[in-house]
Amino acid sequence: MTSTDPEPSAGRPSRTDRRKARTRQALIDAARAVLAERGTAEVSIQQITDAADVGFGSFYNHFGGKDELFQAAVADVLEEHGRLLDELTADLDDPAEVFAASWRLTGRLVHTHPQVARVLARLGLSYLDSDQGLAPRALRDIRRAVDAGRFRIDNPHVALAGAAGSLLGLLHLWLVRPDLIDEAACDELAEHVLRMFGLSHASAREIAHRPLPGA
Amino acid sequence: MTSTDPEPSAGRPSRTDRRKARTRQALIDAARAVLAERGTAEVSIQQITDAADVGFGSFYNHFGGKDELFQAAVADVLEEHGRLLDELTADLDDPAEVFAASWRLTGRLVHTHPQVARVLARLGLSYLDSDQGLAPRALRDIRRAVDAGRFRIDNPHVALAGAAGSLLGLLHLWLVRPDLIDEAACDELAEHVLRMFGLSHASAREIAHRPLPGA
DNA sequence: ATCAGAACTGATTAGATCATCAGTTTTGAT
DNA sequence: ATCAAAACTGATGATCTAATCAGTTCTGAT
Repeated sequence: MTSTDPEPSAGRPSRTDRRKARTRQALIDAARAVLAERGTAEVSIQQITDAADVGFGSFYNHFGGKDELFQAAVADVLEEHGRLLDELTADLDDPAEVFAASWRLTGRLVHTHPQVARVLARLGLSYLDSDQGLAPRALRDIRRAVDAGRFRIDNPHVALAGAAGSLLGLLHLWLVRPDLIDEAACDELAEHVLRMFGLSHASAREIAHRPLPGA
Repeated sequence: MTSTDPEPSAGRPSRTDRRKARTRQALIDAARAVLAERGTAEVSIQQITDAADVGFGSFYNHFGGKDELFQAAVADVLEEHGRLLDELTADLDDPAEVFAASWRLTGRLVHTHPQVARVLARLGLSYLDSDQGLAPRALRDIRRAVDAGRFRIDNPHVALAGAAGSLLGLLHLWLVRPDLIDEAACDELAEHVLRMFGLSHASAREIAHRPLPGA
């Protein structure tokens, strides 16, 4: 009655594999929590394994050292958020709106997932030229909007740097001074970014204030 | 012949004071060099005092710990650059140009002072709401441009977050991928920022391409 | 039920860093 | 020239951290 495992020998991931994956994910989750609140150097591996409720020695079954763990943790955070954005914007037709909605939703992280917001605000700039996570998705969306004739920019990389930088600046300020920023201010900046990308004044305002998917 | 000290007892800073200041500045300079290349945690106090050619124990005559030193070093960097910007833009009449020129000159740091650029790219976001350094000067310039009717924005803080974030994103990308960015791309982004602040398309383009003071 | 392999565990060891402090050098006054 | 105060110096000991490894527990197959 209690045993509901459907894979005795057919399915690939065995119980052992699942246990290993669970331990690894516990460590990554603990690292994500640390990333959100402190710097990576201020925390010992011991503290991480304690927080993950994992034996100290087990750490080295999964990661070569602290750096490797935090790299995996950041990748985990960004990939998770990137997949969410892809899902939420899948139904939008206007590529300019896809970009704007992704931008605004990422700003909303300050309220919906403060931990993710903090990780992003702290380390986001370092991943501007990464080949995984958010940067390649954002570049893809920008290029689509350019190809569709919605954005008018010379260099997608410069555009991304500007848009991503603005967003991270907003996140930083929002986290530090919640009294200065709110959703309206976030949308206002999104509006400015659209304008930066060549949209008309009116069109930028309209798109940046459309209802957000999944809201 | 060789002795040219003009203050035997009249002037305030004695030789002792000057020696102390020199030692302190040597430590700060070493910290600035470290800040530009590595993280603060990856370097021991011993390495810093060696680089500064100062005895290890002397460190504690000036700073309570590593954090205090790096705080002073960052303040030193930002204050120096802020003063330089104030000097260079003192003769400009249009407050929008003052802001644009400061923004572009700070981007140029990648070539003129790569070390400062690296410090800024790494830590700039953390100083968005500082009451000294660059943030208060930038806010001052933004407010002046608003008062003069040149900028049209609702919230100076949001505007600063956007403009500063864009700049730091550009700096980051420029430092990591020098092949993607150049002075022209920098000016292009400055143009977009001006547009973000409410300037007309043509006016933004013109101002962002004026010759820079001190060039 | 028994067994071999895989993953987990935490006490131990080796290495590094920090703050202290007793002694030395420099400075400015007599 | 001599002296007291201030700044500098680096060896020392206490503290902390990372990585190892011998032993234990869990898993899947016979």
